[in-house]
Amino acid sequence: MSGSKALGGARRRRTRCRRCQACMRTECGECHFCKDMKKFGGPGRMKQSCLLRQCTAPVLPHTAVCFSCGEAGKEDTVDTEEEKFSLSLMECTICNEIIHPSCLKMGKAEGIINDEIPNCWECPKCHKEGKTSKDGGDGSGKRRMDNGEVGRWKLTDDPPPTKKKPPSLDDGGRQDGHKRKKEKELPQDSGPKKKMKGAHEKRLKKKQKPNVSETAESNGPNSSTGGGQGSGGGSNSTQSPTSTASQDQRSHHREKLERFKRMCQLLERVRESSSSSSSSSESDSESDSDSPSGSDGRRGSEPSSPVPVTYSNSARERNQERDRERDRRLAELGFSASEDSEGEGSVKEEEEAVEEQVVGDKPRRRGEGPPRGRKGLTTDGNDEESGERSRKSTPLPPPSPLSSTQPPLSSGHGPSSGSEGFSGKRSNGSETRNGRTRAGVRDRETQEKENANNSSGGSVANHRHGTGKGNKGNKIRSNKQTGSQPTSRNSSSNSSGGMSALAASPRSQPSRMAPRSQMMKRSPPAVPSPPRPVQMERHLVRPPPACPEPHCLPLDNGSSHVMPRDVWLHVFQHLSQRELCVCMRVCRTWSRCIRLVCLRDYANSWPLSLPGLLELNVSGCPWSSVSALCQAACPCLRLLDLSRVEDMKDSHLRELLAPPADTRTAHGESRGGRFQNVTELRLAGLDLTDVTSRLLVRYLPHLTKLDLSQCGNITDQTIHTLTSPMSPLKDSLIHLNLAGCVKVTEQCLPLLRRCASLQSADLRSCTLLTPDACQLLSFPCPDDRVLLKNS
DNA sequence: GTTAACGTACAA
DNA sequence: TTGTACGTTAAC
Repeated sequence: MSGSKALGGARRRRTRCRRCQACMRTECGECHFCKDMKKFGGPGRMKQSCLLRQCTAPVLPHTAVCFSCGEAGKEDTVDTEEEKFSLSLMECTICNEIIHPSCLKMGKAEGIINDEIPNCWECPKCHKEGKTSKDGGDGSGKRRMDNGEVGRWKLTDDPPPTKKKPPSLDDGGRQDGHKRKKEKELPQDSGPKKKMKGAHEKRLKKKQKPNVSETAESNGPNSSTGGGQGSGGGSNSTQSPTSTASQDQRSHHREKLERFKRMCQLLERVRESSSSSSSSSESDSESDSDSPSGSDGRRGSEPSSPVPVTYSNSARERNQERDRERDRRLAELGFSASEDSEGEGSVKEEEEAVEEQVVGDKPRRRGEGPPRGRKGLTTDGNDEESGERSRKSTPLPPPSPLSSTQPPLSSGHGPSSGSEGFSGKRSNGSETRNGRTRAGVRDRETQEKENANNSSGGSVANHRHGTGKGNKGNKIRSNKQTGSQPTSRNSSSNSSGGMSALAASPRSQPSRMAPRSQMMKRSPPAVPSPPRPVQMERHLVRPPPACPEPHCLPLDNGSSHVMPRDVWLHVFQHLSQRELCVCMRVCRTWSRCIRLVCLRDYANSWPLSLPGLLELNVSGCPWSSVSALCQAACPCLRLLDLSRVEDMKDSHLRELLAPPADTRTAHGESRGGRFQNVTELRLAGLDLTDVTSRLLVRYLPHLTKLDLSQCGNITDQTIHTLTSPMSPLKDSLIHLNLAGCVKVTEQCLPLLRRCASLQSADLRSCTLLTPDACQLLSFPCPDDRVLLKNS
């Protein structure tokens, strides 16, 4: 294919970047694609990559060369951003031409760089001709998530090559495969309608492509722009057919981009949530380069200069206000508008603005805010940072993974609307994907599709819907979609993505699942795209019921199981996530039970809003995951188990317990913390210091049970703080576990006497205490307290 | 030549 | 509309 259409118009299949987190991952072995792989004992028919390994920054194949000069990318030979850009291969999402910006006679100034995807832009020519992704609106309608749940970002729309290879041995071996082949081959021409249709489509595609390439040729990359092809058709008034084809292609591309962007957003969210704490250490290879000043860095290299920007007058009214807000925020941050903005809020807004902008001399990046100078041509990992920053600055509530299951929560989130916006725009067009045409009914269809895709498909795919295209669509839809999306999404997520819901969370998945990938940096996802659950597993995880869980588990025969709920919970706590997932299928009761248990291992997939949650156990989880709780709302939480949370420090605990900034008083923080109603806190095995005790006194005034066992850095100071006259805990504490606190001395014993309600104190393994003291001391009655005193 | 997996057709 | 199958491409 590359051969025939290699000229510009040919779309090249992108390949893994091999650097993003997703690429660096190993196959999960659990997703249905993994299960299909031969290595995991599957038939190997699906030939899809692991859901957790969806590359977030697919790159051009190594064989890609400049349409004009025939050479590969040479960005490595220069140092400056500008030069790198000029010598790198850029693929136009509209005409598909791959070219060195420096080979464009037309000047690269008006190219629109797509930050989300490496080496991706809308070439100057296409842009000049008005072939922005916006107009692409069409084909979108038809797009559907390839591969079902996993919407992949694929650039190749090329029709399958004409010649078909004989079935591979493997395939041949499989009857199914045979079947399929036979069906296809035989009926190709005379087969059922569908097949006919398919064939027809293929033919159309073939035809189109040639045209496209021809156009391109005619225009000639050298002709100054190279951009010609797809757009070329459009540019020529005589080429209506071609233009249609090109539009289709464009739209298709856009769809892909959108998907990709969405995915990026999702991932970013996930990462954001997970990285909300300082501890999040992961950084992609790309992100590594990012410095706290990611965006800054870019700016540094390329000072943003406010550039006159031309905005399209399109449907912005709706979002005007938000745009203004965004601009204002950017201004506050000292940005004219740029990638940073992307990281922020709503992708839609930004995208819209971006679309029509014409940045002075340099190519603009898609998704950049309205007035912004061009920033570094390359996208560095900064995005992550900027993304976070933006988040912070953005009032948007963090999407909650659960939100998907909870319409109210998820409803109307910018993200969702944003993504849809995309489709909306595209929907304008009446194109189809793969040659299938659909009536212009698009808008709605497109939206629905997108929604559906987002929700069900997947997770990853969703991520990919990003800013890029979304820009366009955004305008159109926000509200509508917002409304509708939740529904479809919810349903899908519910039915197919339990875990995904969790994963999605931070809608950060926001979903916060995998740490953001490098890609993300490229396009700091703007505001959170609608939280799209990553379809990792099909276990539905709904928020716990508001009503208290029954103490016993009811059996079918009406009786209660001999094991009380607490025992079950305890058992579940010792199961792996996979096991929990299996158990959740057993029955609703177990499912409810398990929901109260921390689903370990799914980093970045914590539920953010659990209004009815009473107990939460995240013991042993990495702080990068637990940090998601910093955005959680669990007003009913009574028990919080943070034992042995990896990498958890005092600062993290503060971050976790401190109330949200907006609830703080003028003097600082409000008295009650985020988990102020917690009565039992387990901090066993954490690397905490005495600073923690002050946090507890301050933010957890109702603690009755406190487990500080195995906290080796705790000293008498902690006991002093907890039992000080100013501490509300001196009256509330009933059980205190200091076992293994090797720095605690006997001097703490008299301090414990200050606790009027203290009934037991576990001081075992406190090596500085006398043997007598190092026992489980209980105080069922005042007399026992004396015991402690004596010991 | 082998493996991974992208992109799309098409069955369900 | 969703999920599966598979031709084909890209990397090794």
